[in-house]
Amino acid sequence: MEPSIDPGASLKRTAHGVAPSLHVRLSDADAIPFPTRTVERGDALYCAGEPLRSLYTVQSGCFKTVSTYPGSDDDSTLHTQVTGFHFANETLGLDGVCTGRHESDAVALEPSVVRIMPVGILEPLCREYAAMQHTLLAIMSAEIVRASRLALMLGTMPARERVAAFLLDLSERLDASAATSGEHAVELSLPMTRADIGSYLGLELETVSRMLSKLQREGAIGLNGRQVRIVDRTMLAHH
Amino acid sequence: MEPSIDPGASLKRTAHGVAPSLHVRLSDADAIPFPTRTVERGDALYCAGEPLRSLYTVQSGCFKTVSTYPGSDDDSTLHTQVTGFHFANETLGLDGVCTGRHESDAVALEPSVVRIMPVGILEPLCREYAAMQHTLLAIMSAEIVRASRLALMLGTMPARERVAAFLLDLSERLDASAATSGEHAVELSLPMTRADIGSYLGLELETVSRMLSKLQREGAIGLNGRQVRIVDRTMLAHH
DNA sequence: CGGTCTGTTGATCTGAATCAAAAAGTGTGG
DNA sequence: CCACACTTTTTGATTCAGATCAACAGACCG
Repeated sequence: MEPSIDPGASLKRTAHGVAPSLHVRLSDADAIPFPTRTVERGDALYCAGEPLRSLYTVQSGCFKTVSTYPGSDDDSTLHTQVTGFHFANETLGLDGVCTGRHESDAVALEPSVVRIMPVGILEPLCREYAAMQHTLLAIMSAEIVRASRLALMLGTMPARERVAAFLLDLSERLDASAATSGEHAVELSLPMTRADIGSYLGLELETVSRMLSKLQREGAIGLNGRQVRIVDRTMLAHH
Repeated sequence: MEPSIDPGASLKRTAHGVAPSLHVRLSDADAIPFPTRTVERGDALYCAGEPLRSLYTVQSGCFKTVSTYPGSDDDSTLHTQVTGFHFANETLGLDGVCTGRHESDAVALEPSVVRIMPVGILEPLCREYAAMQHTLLAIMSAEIVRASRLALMLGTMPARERVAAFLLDLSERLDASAATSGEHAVELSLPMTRADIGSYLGLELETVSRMLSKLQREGAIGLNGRQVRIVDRTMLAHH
């Protein structure tokens, strides 16, 4: 039986979001029952340097990917940054395809489950099924766009805008999992710390905290620890 | 006759460079004579929003890719940044695969020639030839890494380090075209303006100019307009 | 309960942006 | 070939957004 492939149809585009979210299933889990793996909060799904064995699709939970830049060869001038957050239906490990080794660490922010797709199986499968090949290329391309958008954000936007854009992006990506039909999620519960957000946005954690407080004071959001309510979307988007 | 495919063998890895360069030929030009196109300095190879018709491999010359972030829907809060420079043997247009439309502008920095690979041909070809498929995936993955490295740089490094890393990256990527066997290029002639560099590095053009002057004063580089000589590689890399 | 991790807010400092001006290139047409 | 306009680059003076330093308040946990 031919596995049913779910191609570009479900590839959700976010025209204005910071990162286009990827609600794509590489293949129907029922047709090809890939194994799954559970990762505890704080544990690494994989680490930079490890040989690339599989790609992973998040089934539940949330991950951050952490990249390290070796400033000098030996000494302490090395830079580290969170380069992505990954929620349900998003794919992990794509950056390792070029070198055959993972280029970043993937750490679970909460207890999570991933579906494991061995890389050895992936390429032959894509050669067989055109739709699957197309979807994989689309996912990788979207990841390029996502990373470029992040660079654009870090290179051009002031702190307040970065935080606002971050919240808007999250709310767009979480609405699928929150099953809120039609519109975007309004109530977010952030799984990451202020330090994680800051690292991702190229800001210090104090600045993130300050900007969140300011957005609350201005009436754009409601804030209670890691619970965020989007009150005025327009206020977040503009300015 | 089967086109000879040049797979990962020539995929050049730069372990420490800002961006891994891509000296990969998707296919042997002699076997499949893809058409070429000449682009004058300042002209666009493609623009954001245009339907994706082909991917391009730079044969000679140099391009910058410019991304725009629609801050607000209508008004003037839109951000623009140079998100990449592309030299000989590097591939352009990959960011458009996900949406079917180009996500950035590609502008020639000098008179340039590209090889045109229609997207319609590409996917079937990759289904036919495993090595070609593998190479395409590797190229896209490398592009993800490149963009993430840029984000890391913009998020974590001070101005001086960004400029130094930029020069080191350039010297690594240009040595292939400069045919300097063994080591990296020492004499660079930058095809882009200070403003382009600044946009790429998330700095103002004045800051780029200042940092270049400072690096010269410190004896790390020799500077004469757009001619740069790498004098002390270690000094650039460390600190 | 003390201890560690997280988040908020305040005070101060600084690296890079901004404003400003002049010098050095680059190209054009007379 | 030169004069002119225009773009690019350099350098200086000033300002400011965000980093850094510091203190405290909850939250969570063994």
